[in-house]
Amino acid sequence: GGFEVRVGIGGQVAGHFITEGTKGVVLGDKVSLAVDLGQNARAAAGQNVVLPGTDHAGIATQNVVEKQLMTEGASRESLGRERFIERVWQWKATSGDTIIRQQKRLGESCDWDRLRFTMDEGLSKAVLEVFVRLYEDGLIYRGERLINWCPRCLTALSDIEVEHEDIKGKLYAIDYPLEHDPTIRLTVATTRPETMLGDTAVAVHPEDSRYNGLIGKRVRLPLTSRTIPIVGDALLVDREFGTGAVKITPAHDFNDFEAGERHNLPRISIFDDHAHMDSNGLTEAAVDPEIMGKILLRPVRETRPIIIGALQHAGLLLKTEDHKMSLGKCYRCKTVVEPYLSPQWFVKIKPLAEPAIKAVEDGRIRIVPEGWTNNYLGWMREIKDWCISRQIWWGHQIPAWYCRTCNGTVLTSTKSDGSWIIPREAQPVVAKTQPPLCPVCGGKEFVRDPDVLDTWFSSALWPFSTLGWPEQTPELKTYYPTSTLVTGLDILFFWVARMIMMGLKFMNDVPFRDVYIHALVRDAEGQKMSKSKGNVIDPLHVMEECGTDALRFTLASMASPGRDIKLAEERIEGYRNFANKIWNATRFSLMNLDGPRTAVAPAERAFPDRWILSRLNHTIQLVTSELESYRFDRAANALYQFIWHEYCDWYLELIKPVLQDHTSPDAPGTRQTLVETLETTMRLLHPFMPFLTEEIWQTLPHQGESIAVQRYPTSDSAWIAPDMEQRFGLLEQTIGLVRASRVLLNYPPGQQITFYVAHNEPQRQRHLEQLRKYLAHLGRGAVDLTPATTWPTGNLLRLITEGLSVGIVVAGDVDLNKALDRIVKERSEQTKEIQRLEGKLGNQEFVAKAPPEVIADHRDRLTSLRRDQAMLTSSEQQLRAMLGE
RNA sequence: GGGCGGAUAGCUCAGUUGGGAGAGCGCUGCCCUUACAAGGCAGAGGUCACAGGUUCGAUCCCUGUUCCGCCUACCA
Repeated sequence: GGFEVRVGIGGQVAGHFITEGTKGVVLGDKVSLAVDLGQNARAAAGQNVVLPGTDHAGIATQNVVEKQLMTEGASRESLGRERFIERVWQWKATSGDTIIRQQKRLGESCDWDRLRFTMDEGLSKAVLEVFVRLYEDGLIYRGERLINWCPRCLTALSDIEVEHEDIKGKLYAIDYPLEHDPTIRLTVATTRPETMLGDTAVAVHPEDSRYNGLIGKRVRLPLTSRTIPIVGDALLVDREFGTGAVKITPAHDFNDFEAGERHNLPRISIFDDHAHMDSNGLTEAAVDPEIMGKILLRPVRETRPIIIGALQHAGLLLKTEDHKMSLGKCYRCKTVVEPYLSPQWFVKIKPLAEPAIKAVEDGRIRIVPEGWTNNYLGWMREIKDWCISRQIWWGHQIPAWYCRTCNGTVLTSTKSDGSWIIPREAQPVVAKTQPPLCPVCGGKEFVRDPDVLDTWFSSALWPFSTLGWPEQTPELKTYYPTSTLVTGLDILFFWVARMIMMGLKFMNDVPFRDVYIHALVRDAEGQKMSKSKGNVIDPLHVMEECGTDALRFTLASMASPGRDIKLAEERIEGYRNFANKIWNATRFSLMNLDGPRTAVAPAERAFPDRWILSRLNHTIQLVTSELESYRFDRAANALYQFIWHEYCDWYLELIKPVLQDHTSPDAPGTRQTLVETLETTMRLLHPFMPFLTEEIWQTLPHQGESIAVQRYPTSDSAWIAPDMEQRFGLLEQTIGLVRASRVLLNYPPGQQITFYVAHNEPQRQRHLEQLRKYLAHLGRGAVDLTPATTWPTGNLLRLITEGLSVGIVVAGDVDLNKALDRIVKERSEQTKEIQRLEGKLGNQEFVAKAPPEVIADHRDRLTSLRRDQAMLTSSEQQLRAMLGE
């Protein structure tokens, strides 16, 4: 029933925060839960939450430790796995880690022992369970595929770990002579000529009449003694591009790898894991000895000019041209990434993706804003098997063992540190713990797979692993599935999609109902802010300058869907001023709370009270509905508008006379309204400005310990008063004209004046009479409400709008030209509008086809404008007379 | 190359069933009026990117163009 659990990362869940132990704070009937993926969550209440999740920050820490070891003349291998990981923990807990730095700055500590426990025991349990079950279902396999490989870190990289950089490259056209007739040459185009040594075929389009006669024939591969076949491949070859012929290098290009599988081509890997020219590979490729001697063991990048030179020498390099392309680089060391053939672990993803696609299609999971749904579906439908192994040491080691007896011929041990090289042929035994005996041969000696899992693998289990799964805990029962996941688009696929897949697979239910994709905060150049790029605006700094609440409110107010946030300092300052305004309004209220307060029925209260209650009720409805549709920007703006421009600008001004007059019969009711509306507004604002509202709420008369656990305000129909809002509109209009007149006549705001007010409509005229004391107070003067016909004709400035006339006595010798200019300008604008409306209403087609209510509205406006203009004209004539014109 | 989004006031951006163009900051003028100068009041400022189309009527719907951003694939 009434539980709502909101989960977010980075502590950025609007208005909701966390405390330790309870895994959530009860907000009325809602439960909020915010957890940081990297154990970096800071509760808004100043507490830390440590839940078992995957420690992405640990990867960066690991890199630091590796560098340290290098300077000490050591390496992770010389240290050994256990001592290396121990050292990473030490580093995290003492100095280098960003988490600990922040926490030290905030004067807090982190429970590292508990963190270690959850990392080692809590999460590992779930990871092992999932890995083994997926393996038993045939959904995890060990295979040889191309992966993005960093030749410096010597590890596989996921898509998110590769950074792309646009470069100007070259496109080389190379001639491959036909085997049966070397005078005929097939020209292929490539951006990576050095990989041609590993070609195992050339592809042409099967329907390309230029070449399709050659399919099945063979070409001589230049610089080698091999011949390779010509195949027809409609997927790989674009007839329009280049020469229409493509070389296929299955071991060094992703597309070529797939083409190679389609045509059963051999894969020749010509470089090693350091991206150096490999002797085995070059031998297998049958490279000419002369070339071999020049390139053996050299880095790939250095071999390109050598190969180009050799091809040129042989007269086979047809041409080179400039070509735009982009280069993948390792996110850690910025080394150019190579597609590299190596044994890795994969998750067969299609069977997991299909239910996850269906869950979104049939609405069990809703993506907000829904524009991203197609992105999700498109990505999921074209998903490729997921490489989950990483050749690093920080993380969950893959639970696979190799029997030394069975794999004796293929396992090799490197001498220095005793670690093992495990080729693709090796047969693993997958189990949660090392098996006592080999199921095949009964052998007792095993080598464990040295790879660890991609951090996203354990992250994918987050919705249930954090709740104690695979045990059937009460927490799991209560909190799975959650209601809403709040996250950024950048990890929709890496994290969200995988949580959905794993949730459906292991819990038989979606992990959450709504996925709210929030805007990304970008810097001034529109770049994504990220820790690794270092272009992050330090939130702690901004918080010191403008306050935490101002920052939070800014982010909420800018969170328009489908648009990224370019964080501007000025905007935050604007909301700092807003926070200041609220403080001052509170100060005013507290100064005026002395004296009795009586809670009479809203309808019995004074006009300002009834009006502000009605507006507050309206704001509650608006904010609530906007929050429910995830429009945090609109909700924030509604609050800003209400608090500043209705509550402060008008309500507090309206009630000053009553509060200052201790004999006023309205005072007890107004004091009650004042505190009631402020308290309610604070609760309404609390999700957006938690600190300030808590502080203020504590100083107001209240019940309960904290504003955080009070009910969120709900609409109260007794507060609704449309007639009071209508009267307020009249008051606002009148005061507006009075103030404008003051400026035109250069009357200082404090100077008492006499002004006349009249309205064409009798009902409005009666309202004016009821508003008399408020008009006098806000207009700062004596009000005369006699009909306009009885007003003095001389020495009076009259302004008119919508049937309302305001006249101000012109005293002494003031310059009336400013006033005249204003009236003339206003009249000309009115004339333009009248002409526009007359034109439309004179248009037969408009009258015939437009909806009746639009026509009626136009007619009303025209009538009103004509009436105003008549009065304005008379006012202008009077003014000219006074000027002696 | 494909996909998606954006182009509205000097700046940052709202504007959801097509009918009078908005906010915040900045700017101008006047005010230290006992909650607030991080403030109050008044005001200036826009051919809603460009060109067509649909419609009685387009910032809004459709098509095309230009520029910008993001995602994705890197076509050899």
